[in-house]
Amino acid sequence: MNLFGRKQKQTEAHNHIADDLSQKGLRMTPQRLMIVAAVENSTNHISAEEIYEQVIEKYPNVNISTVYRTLDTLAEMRLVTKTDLGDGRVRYHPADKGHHHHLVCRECGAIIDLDEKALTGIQATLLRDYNFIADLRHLGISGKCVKCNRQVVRET
Amino acid sequence: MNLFGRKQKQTEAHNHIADDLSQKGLRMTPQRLMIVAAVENSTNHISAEEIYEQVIEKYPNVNISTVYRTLDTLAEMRLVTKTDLGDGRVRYHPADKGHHHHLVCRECGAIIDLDEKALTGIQATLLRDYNFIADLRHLGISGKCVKCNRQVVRET
DNA sequence: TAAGATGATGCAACCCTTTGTAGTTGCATG
DNA sequence: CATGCAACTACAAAGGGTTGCATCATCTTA
Repeated sequence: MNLFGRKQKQTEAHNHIADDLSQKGLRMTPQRLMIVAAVENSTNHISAEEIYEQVIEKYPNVNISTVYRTLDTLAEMRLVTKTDLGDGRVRYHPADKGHHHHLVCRECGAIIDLDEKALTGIQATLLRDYNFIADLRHLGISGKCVKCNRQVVRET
Repeated sequence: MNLFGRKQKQTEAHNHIADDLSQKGLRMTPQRLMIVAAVENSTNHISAEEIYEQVIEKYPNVNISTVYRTLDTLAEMRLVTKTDLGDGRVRYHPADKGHHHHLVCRECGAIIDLDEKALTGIQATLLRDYNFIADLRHLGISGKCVKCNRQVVRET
C-alpha cells in the first residue's frame, strides 16, 4: 500500500495527495513530491535528515527547512505521523501503514513495537474523565527492558 | 518538602544529596549546589534555561552545559524528573514533589494535569505482556482539549 | 493577460541541547 | 606531602529543529 492506501502507482498517489492539498488551498510542488516519495518508500520510520539526503540527490538545492515544513504540513493533514523516540531526532511514517507505539529502553536503546490497541483503554479514560482527545499514535514510551533489568538485579 | 523529602533546611538537603552523590563516587560542587537549589525552590516545573539564569546571578561563570549535565546526573539518580511537554524545551521537577502527567493541547497549548494513577493500569499491562518497566513519570501526552475540539465542530 | 493575493522556498539566523576536549579540582594512597 | 587518578568544569563546536524574511511561483479575478 502506498501513503494513501488507495492506488499502487506513485503518480496516482501524488495526484491524490495533490487533491488533498489543494482542497486546503495548498500546492503540490516538486519538493513536496520528492519528500512524499521518500516517506512512502521507506520501509520503516525515517528521519528528516534521511529524507533530506534522498531529496537532494535528485534536487540538490532543496533546503532542509522545506523538508521540515512539508513534514509538519503532512502531519497536520494526518498523512504522516511524527514519533519522538527520545533519541534526539523525530521519525516519520506514512499514516496508513498502521499505527503502533514504541517501548524504548533507556539503557540499551532497544525498541519494542507495541500494538496500538494496547493503549485504547487509556484513550477512552482520558476522553471520559478529562474531555481530552489524546493523540497516542506512534507514542514513544521510555523505560527499561527485561534484559537490562536482569543485569541490574545480577549486579546488585 | 524539599527535594529529598526529609529535612526542611537547604543545607541539610544538600548534605543529603552530597551523601547520595558520594555513594556513587560523585561530588557535590558549588555548581551542583546552586542547580539543586534552583530546582528545589521552583514552585512548578522549571526549564534548564531558567535554572541557568538563577545560577549565574550568583556564580556568573557557570556554563549552561554544566547545568544540563548536572540535571542529567540528578535524573539518573531519580532525584529529579525530566518532562518533555513538546514545546521545545524540557522541564525539571523534584522527584519527591509527586508525579503526575500532562495532557498538552496541540491547538491552544493548554496543559491539563493528570494524576499518575490514571496510567498505572497500562504500566501493569506493559510489564505483564511486554516485560517492559515503563517509566511514566511526568509523561506528556499531546492531543486536543474539549474547547478546541468544539471549535472545529462549529466551523465544519 | 495583467495585477494582486497567497502559498512555498531558500537562506540565514537562532533556539535548545549534546558532545569533545583540555584544563582543574578533589580524593586516596603511599 | 607528593603523586596519580577520576570526577568535574568551561569553552567551543556541532546537531537537530524552528523561525523571520525576502523572493519566487502559482492561482484568481477582472
